[in-house]
Amino acid sequence: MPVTLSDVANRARVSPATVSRVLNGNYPVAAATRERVLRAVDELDYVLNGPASSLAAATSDLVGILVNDIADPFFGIMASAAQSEMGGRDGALPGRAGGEKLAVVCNTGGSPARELTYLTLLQRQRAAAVLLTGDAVEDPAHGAAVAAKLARLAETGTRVVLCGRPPLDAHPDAVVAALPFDNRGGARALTAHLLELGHRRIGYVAGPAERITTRHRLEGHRAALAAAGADDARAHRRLTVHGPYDRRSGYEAARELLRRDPDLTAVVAANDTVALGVCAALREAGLRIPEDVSVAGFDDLPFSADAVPALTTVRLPLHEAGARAGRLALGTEEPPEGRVAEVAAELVVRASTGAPRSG
Amino acid sequence: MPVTLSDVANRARVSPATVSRVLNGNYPVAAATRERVLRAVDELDYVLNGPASSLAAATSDLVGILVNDIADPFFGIMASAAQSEMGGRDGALPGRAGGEKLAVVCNTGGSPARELTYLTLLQRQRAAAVLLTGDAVEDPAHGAAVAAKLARLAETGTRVVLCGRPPLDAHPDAVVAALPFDNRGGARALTAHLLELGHRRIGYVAGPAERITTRHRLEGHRAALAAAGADDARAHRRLTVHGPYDRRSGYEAARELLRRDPDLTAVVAANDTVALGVCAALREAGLRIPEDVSVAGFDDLPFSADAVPALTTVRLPLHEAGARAGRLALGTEEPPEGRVAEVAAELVVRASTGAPRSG
DNA sequence: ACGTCCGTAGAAAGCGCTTTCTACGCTCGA
DNA sequence: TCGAGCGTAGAAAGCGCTTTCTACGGACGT
Repeated sequence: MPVTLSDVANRARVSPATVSRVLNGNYPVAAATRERVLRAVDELDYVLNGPASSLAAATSDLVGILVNDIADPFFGIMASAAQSEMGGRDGALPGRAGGEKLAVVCNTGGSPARELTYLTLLQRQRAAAVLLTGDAVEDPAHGAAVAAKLARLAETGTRVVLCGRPPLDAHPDAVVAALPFDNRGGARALTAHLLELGHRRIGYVAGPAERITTRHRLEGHRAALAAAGADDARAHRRLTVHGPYDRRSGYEAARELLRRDPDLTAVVAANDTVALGVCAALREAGLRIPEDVSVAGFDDLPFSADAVPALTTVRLPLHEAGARAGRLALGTEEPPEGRVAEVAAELVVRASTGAPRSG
Repeated sequence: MPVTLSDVANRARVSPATVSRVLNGNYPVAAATRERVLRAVDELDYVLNGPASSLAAATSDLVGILVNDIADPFFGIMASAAQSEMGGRDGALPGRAGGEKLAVVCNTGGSPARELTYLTLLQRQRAAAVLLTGDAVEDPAHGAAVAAKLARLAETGTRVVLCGRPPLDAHPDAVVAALPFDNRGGARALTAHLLELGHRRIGYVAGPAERITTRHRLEGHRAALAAAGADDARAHRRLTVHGPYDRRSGYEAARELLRRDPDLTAVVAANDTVALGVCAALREAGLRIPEDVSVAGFDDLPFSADAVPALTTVRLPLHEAGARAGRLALGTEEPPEGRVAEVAAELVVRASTGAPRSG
């Protein structure tokens, strides 16, 4: 019932081999023959059988993009940028001539187990490339498992790229390239900005405790405090609250921080979304931003500029990084020296931070 | 080099057929044998060859979710809900026993051509199901092309589900189920709310002109106006501006509307994101919300409740709809009567709308 | 005790492609 | 004029799995 290569071959009065070659465009075929084949393809409305093709060729045009939360624009922006590097020009080719890839995003929900599941599924499909984005869990066992999995993928020809995620401990060379974000530097600049304004009691709403990004941003924060001679471990612990990367977490954390220290003058949030929750809680407590309390986020997502007040944050060039990661995954761009290229983070000062009251 | 089914079979001292049966779990295998096979799988770290498996079985466990804009939470929420219905329990199975699907999201960027490309790619992969989400372009040619493509997919066993998109004109039975949103009703309720408050000069920032959702929301809007005897075609045209679904579009449209009618007392936006842009422009023009101008959005995305002021909008149960669509795609849930089930939209009144000044 | 079934496992035929390897003209250079 | 060499196309051997169809025992009924 379904149209096969041979059907096309028969109609074009050539051998299946020739049809295959026309479709894949990697072997000289006389123009007239090609024409004939293409017409037959068209007339029969033939669509290549992907599994058969992948089986015979031992590769596929599937590219997996793993994200922690597809509903979070942080990932959406990277994924979309990466994907647009791959989709190729508009228009559906019948063969896989154009280097077209089926770029496909997989939502792990931040679960290590699901991450592994997806990697296995992609391995099963003989994916051409895998792109892991964003934060990683800092669990040695899981880290090792992921690294091992990626190593096996690499062995069988899958190109592995890391975007916004630090290089692997275990099999660093399984990866084509890693583009980690400078979370430490960004966080440090952000807190330094607050310190300069005169803030000393700075609450910190950190991300999930076991995540590597959380740790890096926290380290940057503390580094800034230390540089200002303000890094008191006890106070630090008291003014740090952990939670997931969502609005609600920010809301609750802010209430908690207010409870612990009603006199804090600034709150730094794990990211912009969390910062919005923080703002909501502060406002509800009758505090003005930034007159009573300054608030800062991280990532500089599109909505941050529109928030009221506009959010001071740290810009991560998500689009650029995603696009580059996409090219790296495709092999369109040369990997950086040493396979690692840190992505710079840039402080963006807006209206949500100002000098403290008693400042 | 790579481990194959036969390797596992050899090691377990059974035939390849038996290994396959253990992995697929659809044929009785004695417990002891199964055990032996599973151990061999484990020891060899075997991963099924997806293409080979799909080729032989003539189906795959790939499920495609098409979205217009992956960086927009509107789609992210639906996709994530759908995907979580499919991923199955955590943990990677070596076979495809658990009915695990590789749910995968494809970003069309709203381009009809890319939509078709992805459908072809999924057809090529013999996808088990395809889920189209969100708005569709209202171009007869493209609509027909998509419908034809979906019909072919359906013929070869792919389950097609529409979520937030109206049923097909052309091959309505190619689709397992369609879950269109009640955009008309929602828009109508929203505008009715504004009219009740006393507004008469209501600006409308519509979505892209050629999209079906745009038309439906606009129709609801006009229906409400008509019901209040306020549907003047000339005024309507003057107070309606089209633009893409993004923040910037709202910003610019609001400035344009203000230029056209400095005395308008309310603005309805295509969706919440656009509404935020509208708010920014109004604020910049020195207008207070809602004292000077009321603003309303659509969709009720998570950030809308946190906006300042909190956004009056129309809630679409994106998560529920996405999850249901996911189940429908999997065949876990019975399709609704007539294959179409409209998803209700609910007016959510918050702080961004109030009585007009002169009201 | 013999024939029947049921439960379980193996043999083998593909699934629809890709890709060597081979073969067929031609055109050229000598 | 003949052989080398190039450009082009076909034959056929798989790729690694699924799935009939067949076969083998042992339990069971009579």
